[in-house]
Amino acid sequence: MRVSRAQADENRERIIDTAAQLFREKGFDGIGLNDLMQAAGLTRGGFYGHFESKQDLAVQACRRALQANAVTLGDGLREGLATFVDGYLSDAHCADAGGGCALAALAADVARQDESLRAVLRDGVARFATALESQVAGATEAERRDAALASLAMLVGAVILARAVGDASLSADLRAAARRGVLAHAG
Amino acid sequence: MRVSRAQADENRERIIDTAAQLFREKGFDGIGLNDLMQAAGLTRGGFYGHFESKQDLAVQACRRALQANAVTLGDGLREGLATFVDGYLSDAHCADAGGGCALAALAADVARQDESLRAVLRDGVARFATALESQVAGATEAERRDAALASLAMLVGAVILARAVGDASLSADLRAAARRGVLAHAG
DNA sequence: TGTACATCAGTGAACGCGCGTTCACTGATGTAC
DNA sequence: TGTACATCAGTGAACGCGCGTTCACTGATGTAC
Repeated sequence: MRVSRAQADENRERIIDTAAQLFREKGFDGIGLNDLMQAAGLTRGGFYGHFESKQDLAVQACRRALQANAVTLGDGLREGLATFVDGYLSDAHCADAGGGCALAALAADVARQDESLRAVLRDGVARFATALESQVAGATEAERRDAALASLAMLVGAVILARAVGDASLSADLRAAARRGVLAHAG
Repeated sequence: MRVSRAQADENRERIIDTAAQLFREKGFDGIGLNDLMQAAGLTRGGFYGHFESKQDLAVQACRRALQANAVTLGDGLREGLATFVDGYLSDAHCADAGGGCALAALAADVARQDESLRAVLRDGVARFATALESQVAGATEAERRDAALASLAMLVGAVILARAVGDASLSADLRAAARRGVLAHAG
C-alpha cells in the first residue's frame, strides 16, 4: 500500500539508522536484509525502492554511524579529554558496539570491502583526528596531529581488543593502559 | 580413497594452516568450507572427518595463527623493539593480512563470536603483552606491563585503521604516529 | 612373507536453509480537471 | 471543493545461489592369520 512521500522519506531514514546500528553490532555479513528491514518495521521487498543494493546501504549506514561519532566526539571533548577518554574506554561502550564508535566497530570489516566504504571511513578517521588535535599537547601542529593519530589508534585498538578478549580483567587492564597512554598527551 | 594415517594427519594440519591464512585474510564469514578445502587441495566432504564444525576449525585456526604470531614476535623482538615495530607497521604487513598478526586480522571478528574463540584470543593477547614487557621501559613490572598493553593497543589499532582507510597518506601518517608512540616507551 | 579382509580417509552428490535480489500486485497518495 | 485516474511505496511470494552439513560409496591402508 502506498504511503505519503514524507512517510517514505522517514522510512528510508529509519532503515539507514537501523542498519547503522545493526552493522556495527553484527558486522556487514552478520545481519541479513530481511531481518534488517523487519527491525526497521518494514518488509523485505521495499528495500530496493530505497537502495541499489546491500553494499549501497552499507556505505550510507557507515557514513551515518560516523556522523553520530562526530557528534559524540564534539559533546565529549567539550568536557575535556579525560572525560571523553573515560567514556570511550568504558564498560558501557564496550558492551554497546551498536551504539558506539563506528571505527572500533567497523574498521576491520571495511578493510575487506571496496574503495567506496574505505573512502567513508577515511573521512571519519580524519574528522576524529582533527577533533582530538585540539585537545592534545604539542609545540607544532604536526606534533599535535601525530599525538592525535597515535591516541586514536590506541583508543580504537584498546576497545577492539577489549571486546575480543571478553569480560576478563585483561579487558580492564588494556583499557586502563590506553587511558594512561592517551592522557600522557593531554594538553 | 583411503590415505595413510601420516598423510591424513598432514592433510589435517594443512587444512588448519590454510584456514589460519584465509580466515585472517577474509574473515570467518568471508570464506566458505568448499573454497577452503579446495585451497587445501581436498574436497568438501572430507572436512567432517577432521573437524566437528566450521566453528571448531575457527578455534583451531585462530590458535595456530596466534602461535605464528608468537614466533614472529620472538624473532622480531630479538632484534630490538624498533626493528619489530617497523616490521609490524610496514606496508608489507598491512598488505598481507593472511600472513600477518592474528590480533589485527581477527580481533574484531572474534568480538562477535562465542567464548571459545575469545579464550583463544585472550591467550594470544597475554602472550603478546608479556613479550613486549621485556622490551619497554618502566620502573616497576606493573609500569612495564602498562606500557606493553598500551603499545599493543596502539600497534593493533594502527594496522586495523591503516588497512581500513586504504592506500592514502593517512595510512602512513597513522603508522608513523603509532611508531613514535610505541618507541617513546622503548627501554 | 603372503593372503584375506576389515577399516576408514577422502569423494562428490544431495540436503535444507537463508541469503540478496526480482517482480506482479495492492491500494493509498498525489494530481489533473 | 469534489471526482477520476495515474503514480508509486510497500507487500510477500518467488528466483537462483552458495552456504554448512550429511551420507552412501570407493578403494587404498592397516591388520590378522
